[in-house]
Amino acid sequence: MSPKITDEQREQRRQQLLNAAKLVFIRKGYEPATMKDFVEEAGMSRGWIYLYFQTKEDIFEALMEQQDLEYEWFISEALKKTASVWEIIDGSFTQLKNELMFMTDSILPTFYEYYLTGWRDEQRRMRLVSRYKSGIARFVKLLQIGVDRGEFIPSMPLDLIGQITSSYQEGIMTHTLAVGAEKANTEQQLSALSTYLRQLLGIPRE
Amino acid sequence: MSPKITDEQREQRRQQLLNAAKLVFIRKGYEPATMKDFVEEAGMSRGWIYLYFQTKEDIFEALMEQQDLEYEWFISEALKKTASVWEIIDGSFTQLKNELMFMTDSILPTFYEYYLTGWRDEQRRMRLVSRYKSGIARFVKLLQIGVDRGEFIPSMPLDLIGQITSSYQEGIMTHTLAVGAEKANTEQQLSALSTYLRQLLGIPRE
DNA sequence: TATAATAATGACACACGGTTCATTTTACAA
DNA sequence: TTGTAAAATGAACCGTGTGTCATTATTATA
Repeated sequence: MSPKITDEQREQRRQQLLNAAKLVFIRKGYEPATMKDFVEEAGMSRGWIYLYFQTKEDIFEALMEQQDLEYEWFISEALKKTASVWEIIDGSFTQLKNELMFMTDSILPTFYEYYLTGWRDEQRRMRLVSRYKSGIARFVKLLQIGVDRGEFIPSMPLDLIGQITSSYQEGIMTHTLAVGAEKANTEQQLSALSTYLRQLLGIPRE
Repeated sequence: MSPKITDEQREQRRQQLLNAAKLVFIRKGYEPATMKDFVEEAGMSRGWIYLYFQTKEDIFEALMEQQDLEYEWFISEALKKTASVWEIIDGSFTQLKNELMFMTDSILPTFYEYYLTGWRDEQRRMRLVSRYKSGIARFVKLLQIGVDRGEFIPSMPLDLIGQITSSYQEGIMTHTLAVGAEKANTEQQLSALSTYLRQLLGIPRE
């Protein structure tokens, strides 16, 4: 009698697969990626993967969960360090800009692909909606802190501002994805978004 | 010796297939749609389709071409009828709103899917870029007419305004697609976009 | 009516990914 | 060293879509 691997080892294996899958997703996108690809990237045998995940979707959801946690952590850290909420928002725009410049190395495009192709599936749609809501809510919460601190005097409901910012930003991202940062004029667009958001939040121009 | 069908008949057949394909694309989206589906929807035999189109991509491109022509025609008609350029733009927002409300009956979602999953393919990317450019150019041309007529006093280059509007609009569309018009607050978002565009174009508030 | 050209058919071969499961390997415990 | 339980393997099967091509159906012309 003897279980061969500890929980920790099992978790390591799982992580190993997720890392491999992430690489494949970045390289090929969501749809074209196959279980076979993951297994090959991880250097394991075909049947092995089913000991850890049942479907490609499971794997992708797990990856997104990780991503979310990282982002959550990033925001809370920033809030501890920074005095100004606007600085955090502006910083995240800068970070976004950098990510968009090297989009081909990012899993972001695959996220969009997953979302935009998944709305016909009831399961996926539900998860999508919940992710959308929590994403907006997180942002609105941040904005509310700014209001409480007297940084912002918003010209419309925070919810709407959150939604506007989110969709505008998403549009910029998809265009960048489609034609590249240069042709989409990504930098200037993000700058325009920043100005627009300032205005909506009632921050005076510098 | 005798050819069996005239050019006109052949064109009819082609159109018949395109109509069937459009239905399938609307119903299933781009990736899941198969040549088999088209053939079944059109009520023809498996091999038949290859007498008209080589690949699914060919078919979809042909559909987009049609769509483009229709839109081109719509704009030129509107320009003849309407005195104000802003009215045309505003009208197209209204039209967009209606389309977004019944998105499931539209081929729009499939367009997005096609775009967002196609950027890794060199061929598709090139077509995508050219479509992006011509789309923006068409809109900028319209804006220019407004400037010439003294309707607009833009606060930034028309190109940038065109890009901003386009990506913002696209963001609203993708969000609507993802979570539905109600949850995405589509109506208010489009109204905010309209206000924003007015401002960028230097049109005084009514 | 006969025939020739071509439109249309659908069976078939092929490729590929998903999934299972009998078999082999591994590592710990006795 | 040996036995054993779990981990890992990979051959094999299944389902599905693609694309081809020999065959059949159709119709204008001779």
